[in-house]
Amino acid sequence: MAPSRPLGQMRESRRIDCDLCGLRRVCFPARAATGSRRGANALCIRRTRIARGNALYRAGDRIGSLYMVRSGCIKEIDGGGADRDRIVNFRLAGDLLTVQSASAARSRMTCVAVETSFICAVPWVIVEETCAEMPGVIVELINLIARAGAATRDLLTMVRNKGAIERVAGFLLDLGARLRDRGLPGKEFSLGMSRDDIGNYLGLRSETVSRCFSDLERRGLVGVRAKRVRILAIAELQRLFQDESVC
Amino acid sequence: MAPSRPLGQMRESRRIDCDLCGLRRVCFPARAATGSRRGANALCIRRTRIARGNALYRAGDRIGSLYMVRSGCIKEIDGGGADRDRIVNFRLAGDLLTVQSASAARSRMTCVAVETSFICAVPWVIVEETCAEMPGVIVELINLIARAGAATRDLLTMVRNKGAIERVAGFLLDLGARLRDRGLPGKEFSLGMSRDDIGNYLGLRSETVSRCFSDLERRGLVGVRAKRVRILAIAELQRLFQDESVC
DNA sequence: GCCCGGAATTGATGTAGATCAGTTTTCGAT
DNA sequence: ATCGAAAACTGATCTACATCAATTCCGGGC
Repeated sequence: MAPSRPLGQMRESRRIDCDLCGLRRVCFPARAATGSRRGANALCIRRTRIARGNALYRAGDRIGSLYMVRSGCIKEIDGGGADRDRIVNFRLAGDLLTVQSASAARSRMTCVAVETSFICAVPWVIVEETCAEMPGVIVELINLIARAGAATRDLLTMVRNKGAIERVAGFLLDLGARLRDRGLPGKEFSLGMSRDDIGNYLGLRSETVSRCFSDLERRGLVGVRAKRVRILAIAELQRLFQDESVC
Repeated sequence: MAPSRPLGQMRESRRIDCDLCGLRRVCFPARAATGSRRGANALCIRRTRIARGNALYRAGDRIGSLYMVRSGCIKEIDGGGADRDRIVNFRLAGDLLTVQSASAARSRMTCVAVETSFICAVPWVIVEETCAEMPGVIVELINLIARAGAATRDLLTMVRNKGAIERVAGFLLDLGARLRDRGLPGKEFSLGMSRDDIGNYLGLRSETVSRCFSDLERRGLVGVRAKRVRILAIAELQRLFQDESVC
């Protein structure tokens, strides 16, 4: 911490050099910066630290940037974060936060760090500029946004069609696969979020999530001790998840 | 029907002139065409007729275009259209069909006409070209896609948080508002889709949808006779919908 | 180590909506 | 108008999950 920086600051934001970033290849902001007129130096990109429990932005805030998770985990809540509001996504390193509009409009979502996280931001004006200069970038960006849409549809399908245990199985499988994609162990990981958060996300009460964990453990499909999860029988878990408990 | 056209054809597709189209102002394809190098004549845009019950495309088909509903109603089903698959959207005139990728990738969705509909298509290559020539168009396109994402999140919220009667109330309010936006009567309209389709969309069984309609009628909030719906007390209906039946 | 508070688990009970079954309405074909 | 099949409605029961209510567990501070 530089001594010149004010103390007690909840967020710190600094300019970064994408060329030195390990996520360079999967990161849209890095590519946008590389193509930008301002050069690969990417002075327009800022990286922000968000401590556990704090918000990157809240419903109603004006946001004029595209955001990407550099590390950690962010929960996106549709609404101001009241009890009745619901989590629509857990974003991990490399994920774009939900694109709500390509301009400095007010956010409908609140983004809270589940664990201490770093976020990169690219202002929309830079994105536009980049797309104009590199025609291929627009396709990539639209594909990224479309993929995020598919994730929401998957969650919708899960919530509408599946019973409690299938949802919890699906949640663990999804999280494991995504961690694996990021080079982390996908069969043994720790849940940053509470049972309440998981229930909120899956449309279940935390008690039901607990019961499902216990049940999955009893069946020998996973090992769960507090936040620590181990997937023991991935094939069985997948079979359970596929089960068409169509209401 | 031109006599030279083969008979028994399920879809007919013809080139159209966007300059003559009444939806010109709200229509993204029209704007894309106007900006395109190929000129306002929009020879690249094709309009297709889909008869009730037929599909524009099915899961697995390669689609290389952006689609917009010119008239009618299209149900978008996530999956191949099997019983277990679920409707994620009813698209009306002026709506874009879900953007799944900005390239000729295979579709995950099946799009079926609820009533005879006309669809306009713009190939992605034209969209790209247009964005390169008119920098502002990319912003509009991303905004349209983001708005579609918000609609899916709304449905997700409804399905996770609300009871059966709130969902049905929300469905009627949403449909009415969208028809109103299109210059049609928003308080008295006819449901193109079956109770089964509505239940599938809302995550309820058709019997429950029926019971909710009857209940809303008994309470004097709407009049329902078969496919015909009349909204009688919109404020009350909205109050009911807002009710936080948070599970 | 010990204590404390919040999170997680487990159990008992209640209820919304699914499921099954039967009746009525609607609508297209003749 | 008449008929027949499919869709819509209504009623009776069943069940998965919510809700309420105790414990028990875990992690941080001393």
